[in-house]
Amino acid sequence: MIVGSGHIPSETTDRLFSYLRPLMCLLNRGSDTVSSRELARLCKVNPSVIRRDFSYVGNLGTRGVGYGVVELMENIRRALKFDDDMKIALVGVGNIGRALLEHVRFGMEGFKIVAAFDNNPEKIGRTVGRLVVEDAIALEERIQSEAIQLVIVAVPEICAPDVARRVGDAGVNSVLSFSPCGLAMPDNVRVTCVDLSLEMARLVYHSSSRDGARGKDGAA
Amino acid sequence: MIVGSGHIPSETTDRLFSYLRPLMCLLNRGSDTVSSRELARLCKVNPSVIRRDFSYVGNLGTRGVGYGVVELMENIRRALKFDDDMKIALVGVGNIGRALLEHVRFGMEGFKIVAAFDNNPEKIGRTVGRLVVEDAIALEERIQSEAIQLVIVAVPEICAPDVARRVGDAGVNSVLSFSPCGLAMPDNVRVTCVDLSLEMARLVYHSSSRDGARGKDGAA
DNA sequence: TTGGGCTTGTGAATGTGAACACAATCACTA
DNA sequence: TAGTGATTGTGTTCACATTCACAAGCCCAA
Repeated sequence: MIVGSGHIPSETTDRLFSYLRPLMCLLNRGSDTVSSRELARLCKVNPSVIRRDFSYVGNLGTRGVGYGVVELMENIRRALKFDDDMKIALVGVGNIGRALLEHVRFGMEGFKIVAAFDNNPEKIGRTVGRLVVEDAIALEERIQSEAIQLVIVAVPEICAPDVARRVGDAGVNSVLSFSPCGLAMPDNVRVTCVDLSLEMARLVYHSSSRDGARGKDGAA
Repeated sequence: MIVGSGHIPSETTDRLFSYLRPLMCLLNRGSDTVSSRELARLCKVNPSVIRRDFSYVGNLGTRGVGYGVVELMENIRRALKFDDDMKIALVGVGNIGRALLEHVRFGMEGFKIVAAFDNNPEKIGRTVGRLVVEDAIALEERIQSEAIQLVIVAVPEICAPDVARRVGDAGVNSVLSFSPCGLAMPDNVRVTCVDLSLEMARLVYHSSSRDGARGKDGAA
């Protein structure tokens, strides 16, 4: 096994995430083992890719049989550091914020949104998903009392830099922003921007012109 | 220039999308030219990557000066086939659907959401973004009258396969689904699934552990 | 216990993209 | 017109990722 080398390629980690849901489905369906061939069909990748990816997270399979689903999921979650559950706060309970609170299934992701904030009096105090929306005034205080490690910013574009600055000053160094940045984001915090328009354009481009070419090994 | 070869690498097309917004910002700021160095700093990539990417979409730059912003955007949009504006319908006006209708800025993406459907009587007839929500019963008929080419499905997971089947039967062969598929999606339509939980997990993983290493050329 | 059928794990080959370095080219000035 | 400084465009090299192909190993049945 190659696992001892310690370094997992970035393409592999990206794929490891996408293996988790099919594995969960297989588990619910009662399968206790899965072959690289079967999982490859579900994930639309080459079986040898799967075998090599798994070789990075540990020696898990049984020749002639396949991989144990439970063991596999545990190893993937460990490789993706799902065990240390990161605490996350959300600022801005608009459409995107609500979508995250209501749609994202916890327990499978390795992180928890533990607080949600908004500055709209009509939203403060209401329950969305499993959380009660709090007043954004308390942001700094709550970041420290909850030991927040990452903040998701889903506020109108004009407010984003200000929120990011406040978050950075409160000691958080990672921000995930759904407002197109490029403008004056502060330096004391590492901002990852998600441009919804851009992502949609990419998806549309890929879903309208795509070729499902696969190699020999995957010609199932 | 390499443009004659006709083939643009997939990594390049993915990046081309992300150049558009910074370019738009530069245009609004009054810049008429931009150097690979400057754009690289905005996009956090290596300048030589940018120059090579641009060499695929045509010979656009001027040595000693940089790239013309307007000309550049036109060439990128042409390479990404933004000109033929694809017509898109949305099914399901929940949180995700609303976020798409209200957030995504049209005119920059190369596609248009021209119709939105839901089966909830309270939502039918209401205006979201720029569209009036229509009754999902009319889906097939409207797909044909509007010549829809792609359908975005943002309905509860349980309804997704049924909607996908109806869409496929109505003659659309591309579906973008925000419901985790894996289940019984029909064969007569090409489904691209977006698993919000998975994407969030990926983003959190990357935004919490990332190294901003860059080569010599980018040491601006 | 032997053999047959499967599946993994991985060396080697192939394919692909990024980084570098530099010649070619442009604008501008004197 | 020649010189200077800046920036592009790309040949080359390097690093990485994918695919192939097959030996090693497991299960099961006879």
